[in-house]
Amino acid sequence: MPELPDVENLRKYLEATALHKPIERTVVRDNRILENASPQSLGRHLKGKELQEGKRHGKYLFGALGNDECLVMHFGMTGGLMYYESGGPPEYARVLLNFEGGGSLAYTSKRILGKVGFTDDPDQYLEDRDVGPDALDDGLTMEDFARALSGRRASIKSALMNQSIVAGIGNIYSDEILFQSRVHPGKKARELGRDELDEIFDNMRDILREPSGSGVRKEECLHGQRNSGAECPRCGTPLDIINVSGRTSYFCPRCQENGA
DNA sequence: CGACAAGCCTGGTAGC
DNA sequence: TGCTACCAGGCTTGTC
Repeated sequence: MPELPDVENLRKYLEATALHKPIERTVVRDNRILENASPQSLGRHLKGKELQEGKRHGKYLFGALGNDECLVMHFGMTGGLMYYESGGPPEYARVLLNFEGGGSLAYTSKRILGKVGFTDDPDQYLEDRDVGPDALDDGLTMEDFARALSGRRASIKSALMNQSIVAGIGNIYSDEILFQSRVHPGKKARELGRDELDEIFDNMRDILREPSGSGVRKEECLHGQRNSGAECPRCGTPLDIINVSGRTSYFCPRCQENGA
């Protein structure tokens, strides 16, 4: 699940439960989740340190330890965090941070598609992975956005999910953004008009800030409509389900008819 | 049992 | 021809 708004919730969760507690021991319960470290080296990097802040960039969560050192977490499709003080680790816990004086933070991942690692230079870490600007970065302008999409042969849906163009959007939210913008997911990015780009940019900001239809348009969100037989919340037309660059895409063939 | 699932990465190649 | 950007496939395991 974790896309930008979900990772933002995990960031808040980390800050609410796990800050300023010395890490006594790090337990890696499945080595496959580690990205660039052995269990020993990760444990050595974390031992005695305290999480001081959670920082999010796109779908990455950095647990800042001071001096730019960070625990890096990526959640894949099925990752999460769970803080617990008794009763043992939750199901699918892959890495545990055991704090001095009790309490543990578990990184969970059902399918082991995420990653846990360590860096002493988060900016470099992101650059190495070609991660673009965070979709909610105040410094990201409409001009930047339009420039990044110009000339792209790929569909707009695929471009929105491309983390090197804008970081944080996955399958669910790309569908929502395009639904709100009334743009067909298969339309080529380079063929979008200025008005459509404006609409997509504004909706991207609104939706990622105010996720899950919690805002004003609650009745007109695609959210929760991902099942066969679902209808457009605006006009009642049965939603179309197509595959766009390997991902299942829901859209309204009437509201988003401009097209591929 | 096979198909599928909200993540990313890789390899081969279409297209400029 | 060469380089980029794009897509399909793979990873993994639980669910329908």
